[in-house]
Amino acid sequence: MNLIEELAWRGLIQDITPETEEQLNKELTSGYVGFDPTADSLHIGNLVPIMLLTHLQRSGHKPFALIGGATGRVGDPSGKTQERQLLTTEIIEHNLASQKKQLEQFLKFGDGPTDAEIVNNYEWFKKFTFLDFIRDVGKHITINYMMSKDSVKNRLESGMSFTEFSYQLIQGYDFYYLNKEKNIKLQMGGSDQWGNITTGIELTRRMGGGDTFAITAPLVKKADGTKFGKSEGGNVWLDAEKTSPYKFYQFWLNATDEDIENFIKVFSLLSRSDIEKLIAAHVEAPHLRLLQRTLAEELTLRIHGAHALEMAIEASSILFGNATAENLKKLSERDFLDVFQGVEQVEVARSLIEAGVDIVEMLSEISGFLSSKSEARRSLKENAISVNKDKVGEDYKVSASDLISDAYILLQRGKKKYFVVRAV
RNA sequence: GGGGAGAUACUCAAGCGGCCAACGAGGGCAGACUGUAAAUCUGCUGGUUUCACCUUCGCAGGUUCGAAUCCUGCUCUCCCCA
Repeated sequence: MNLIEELAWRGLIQDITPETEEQLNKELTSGYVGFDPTADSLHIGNLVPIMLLTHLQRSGHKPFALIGGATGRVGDPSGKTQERQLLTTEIIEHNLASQKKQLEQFLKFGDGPTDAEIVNNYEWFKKFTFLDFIRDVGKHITINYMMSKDSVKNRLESGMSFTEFSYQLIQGYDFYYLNKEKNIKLQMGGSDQWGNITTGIELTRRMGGGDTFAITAPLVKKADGTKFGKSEGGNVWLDAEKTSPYKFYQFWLNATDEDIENFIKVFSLLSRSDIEKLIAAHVEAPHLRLLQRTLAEELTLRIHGAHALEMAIEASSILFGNATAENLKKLSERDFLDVFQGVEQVEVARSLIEAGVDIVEMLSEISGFLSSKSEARRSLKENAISVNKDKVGEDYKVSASDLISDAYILLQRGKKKYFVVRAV
């Protein structure tokens, strides 16, 4: 199966330029994807373009990840309804450095012909003067052409700065430059990048460069129409500091049946036949949630490593299995900490707990787990609160006998929301 | 510049002198059922010292025993005419 066939069955092709497949079959082709330094970590939405690069490399071509030191200074208007706030140079530099480190873990780097490289477009833009740019580059593309792009058209009513209007030209020049200097012939990205990419192709052609090609992937969608990649806490990040491995694992495990088939095709590196077998098995016995488990394990392993995965699984089985207070109390302090590293924690004076604390106080003012006493009472009335996995009522008092490993108390609201109190 | 309409809790949206912490819908949270899924049903969704009290209906004043509801001024939004 060649790259195009592979991407197609995974549902990763939205648009593709003519003869791209012929080009890929003809020779080892270099391709790139650009990353915008808008945050100091990539999130799971960025995983899609990363997968494009991964598949490119696996099918015997050479991937480049471009980090947008220059484009990040301008701001991509694609998909935005309002002018964007400019980021400071320091923030951009910080974000670039963090993203670069993350990108390095997904691809194979080295000196081989298909080994990945990272480039930063600030390198070739920092010495480019404004006059030179509008003479040498701007002359080749008409305003009319630029205005026909959706990213511009959608903003004609509400307004758009010259800065953002210029964006497509900057990104377009990247393609020209990379084609000329690195013999890169393919640009990939999310479907929102189609306009920018085609500007690049057009520019390269008019500036006398070689033939260039493009593939874009559709936006990942959820069946219920809500945005993919958000959990209660906001974005799901690849940085363990921002989204713990446990939460990351749980995110995938909680995918609905409707979505998971699509997700596993997009994000898993398993072969088509393996995935098809898994899907068939899942349809047979959906309650085993085989697809969710497989994908959650694969991705947690790839991004956070074996130890983090083990802990995420263990934490999950303790929190969602039929663990009881007894099971919990058997955990060593170390295991307890490992298991609950991703769960919010707060320190509470030991003397307070030894004296006995009203559950309402504990949930609200003392721990900050719930935002008010009213909310705490409400939850207790709803039978939603557990202490160390045992349901408790409004008159419960937390005392020293609730301490696990003589130090911890596990508070819980509902099935999925946990909070750890540590006695000090 | 002239005329008109409106600003209510996370969002939409009722209410037009006391029965209003404020109908309803969506969203969110929780319970039941399940498979840590979906659908469905149920409850909750300002705060507190919780059978009561306090703060909230654009902002600031006023009328009244009593106002989200009436009056005055201000701010903002939308529509129509020039």
